[in-house]
Amino acid sequence: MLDLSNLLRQKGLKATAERKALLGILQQTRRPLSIPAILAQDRQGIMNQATVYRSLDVFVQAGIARRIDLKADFAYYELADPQDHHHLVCRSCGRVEDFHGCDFPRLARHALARSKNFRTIEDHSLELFGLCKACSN
Amino acid sequence: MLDLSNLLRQKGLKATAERKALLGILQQTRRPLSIPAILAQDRQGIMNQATVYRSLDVFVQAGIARRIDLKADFAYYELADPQDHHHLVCRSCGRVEDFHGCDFPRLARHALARSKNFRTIEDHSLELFGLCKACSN
DNA sequence: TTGCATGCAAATTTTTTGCAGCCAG
DNA sequence: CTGGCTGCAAAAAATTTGCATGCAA
Repeated sequence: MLDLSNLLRQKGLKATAERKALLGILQQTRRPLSIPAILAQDRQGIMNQATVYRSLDVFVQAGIARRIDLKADFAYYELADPQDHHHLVCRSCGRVEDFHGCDFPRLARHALARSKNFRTIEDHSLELFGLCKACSN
Repeated sequence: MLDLSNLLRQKGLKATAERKALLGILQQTRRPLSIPAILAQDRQGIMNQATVYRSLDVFVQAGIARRIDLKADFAYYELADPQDHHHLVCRSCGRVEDFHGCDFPRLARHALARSKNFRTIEDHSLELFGLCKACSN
């Protein structure tokens, strides 16, 4: 509990019960979550939907969370991982698996070297879509 | 005009005036376009907004177009390119530049080799976010 | 002719916002 | 205390849908 509070305060954010609950859910789940999924996990009903939207925005700004596009109906959010990772997504059942090794530094260098107009690249999104073994029989 | 009609018919789609207009706009612009931007380019008002949404869905299903997430307010669409490419996006002004060389086959092989649960990867999204030279002074 | 495609407008879905009250620092 | 945070409910923004009509094949 303390570490969640400290994480928030380090970023200059108030450590409210709602934000700690949200962080806790993201931390325990370790998978991209939609807002409805987050609210469903909040069994004690601590968080209001508007608070979840606002807090996730704040978290993304602060670098605590990442917004991920899984080509689904909702926006998905995940705790920011110091070790860069991405996702394999099953087009059929929606299963998500982590994927490491996109070699972002090399990618960014490569892209900047070829670009006339860009000076910096700080962020990137990368998701892979296919079929999991259960769905490809 | 004929080639647009044929492209559509080859995919089993009816070659309506609306779809040809939409394809034409995508083809001429060669940049990711939001629905409002597409409607704005349709100066003769051929297309209804609902038609644009529906046609783009159909195009994506047919592999003619791709949907792209630029972390902006709208979904963006672009003609599918036989030569795989992605985008550099300026976080400040929204400028978009193409980026080639993500080496998807290698990426997919790499990911599949490390995955326990996935059998195939057919699709991927990759965008890079940074600052263009005009915005980083 | 026939079924896919479209227009129109309403509905749905997802996300944002205004404002009054609350609480962490 | 006090400014940032939250709840509530309404609004806005983005996208989808029903149904009657239209048109490509």
